[in-house]
Amino acid sequence: MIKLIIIDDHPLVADGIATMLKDESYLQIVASAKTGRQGLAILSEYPDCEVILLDINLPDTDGLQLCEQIRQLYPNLKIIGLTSVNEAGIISQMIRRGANGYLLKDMEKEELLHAINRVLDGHVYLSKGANEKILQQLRELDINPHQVPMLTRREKEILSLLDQGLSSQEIASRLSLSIHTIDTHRKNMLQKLNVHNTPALLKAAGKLGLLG
Amino acid sequence: MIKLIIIDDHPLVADGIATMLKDESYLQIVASAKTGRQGLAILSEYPDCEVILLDINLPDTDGLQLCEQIRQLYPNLKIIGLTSVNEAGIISQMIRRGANGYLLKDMEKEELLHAINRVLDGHVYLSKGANEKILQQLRELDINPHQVPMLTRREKEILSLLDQGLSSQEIASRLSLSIHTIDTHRKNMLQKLNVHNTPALLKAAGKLGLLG
DNA sequence: GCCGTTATACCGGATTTCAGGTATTTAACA
DNA sequence: TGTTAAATACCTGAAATCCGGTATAACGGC
Repeated sequence: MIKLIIIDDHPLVADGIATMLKDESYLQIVASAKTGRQGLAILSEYPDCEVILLDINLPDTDGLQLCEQIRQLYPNLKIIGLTSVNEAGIISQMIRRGANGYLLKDMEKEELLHAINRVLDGHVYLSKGANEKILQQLRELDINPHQVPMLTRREKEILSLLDQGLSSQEIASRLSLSIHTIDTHRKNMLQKLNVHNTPALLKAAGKLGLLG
Repeated sequence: MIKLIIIDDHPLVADGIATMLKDESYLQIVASAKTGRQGLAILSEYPDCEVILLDINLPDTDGLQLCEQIRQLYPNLKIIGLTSVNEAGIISQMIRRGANGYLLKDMEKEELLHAINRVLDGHVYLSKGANEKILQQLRELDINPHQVPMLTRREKEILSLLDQGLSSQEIASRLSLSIHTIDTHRKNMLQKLNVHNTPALLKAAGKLGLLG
């Protein structure tokens, strides 16, 4: 008997998944939570749980952070992320943060069962079509799929401030740095993401999941 | 007996709503569709349908456009939008395009029933908390809630090109206009939305639903 | 026919960004 | 301990944006 936990704030989704799985006698949903906090509490109650279905768009916590947190606390737990959007950025971020799989909420019963079995066997399961979607988005940005550009900590920090509408000068003041430094970082990011102005930089970064 | 139609690509959601309504004898779900195309077909089959629950994040069509289209075809039909995100832009756009109501997918049964009754009575029903969320977002942008700035057709066109990462010069070439004209439009938009650079303009416009 | 709005175009000047560099210090790491 | 990556800072010059104007033709509504 394999124990499952669902963390999703939408009762519709939680109920729907329960319905999908009720005929599978080898699977058992032991508990479900509506918030990140609640989810962590439940996890500690069921240490023998093997699979968790984790909604990424949670109300209280950032689902991606929560994913990372759970991975650290329970290294052997299989985490399957649930989202309603199919975007390269979110998918790659989730895998990077320790998820074993990724499902869109419009999945069919068969796909859900298949995903659970795959991750239990140690594979990474990506939602039907997710692979193609990722590659297509990377192509649109003219980026080599084999080396998605990584931004450094400082670059991300500056990117986020740019995203808040600040100018180089304002960021420099905020971080007590020279404006030259900010400009250099911005320039490097433009080059990494292959764009030529700040709006395009922010948009591309968003798509790749380098923001937020 | 009031007839309902559901357009939502997530079987979970469609099933969940059906479950919520199954005890209400005065409501009847006559059909459901998974795509925009399919939805229009079904609507033409049931001209006496009174309420439609419409997912905004559809796979094939833009849900907002579809909403507008349905409103034109069936002026008396009550349209309730369904989304999983609670953002001022999307909400205001939906209402602008003819929706009678707006529900988050994490609603409870009571809220769903209440919303249906309200729109049948001719009211506009906004999801619990949607109002506060809208006002808060407008406050963040320092915009008077009583006069959300409208952009002209031309301004929107230029905004969309800016969003694609084009410079003023590139837009001018694309539209066969003087760069001065583009700059003037951009300047006017900056003023209308109360921001001081293009990234912030794009972000604010996105939040207000003036983009896309 | 008048009036407001939209779209168009231009000016000047200050500021910022963009695109090439170079260079030093710090941190990580094998 | 050497090597690499990251973070810092500066230079120059071209290009673009931002901000204050003004102005005119076109269009629509009342």
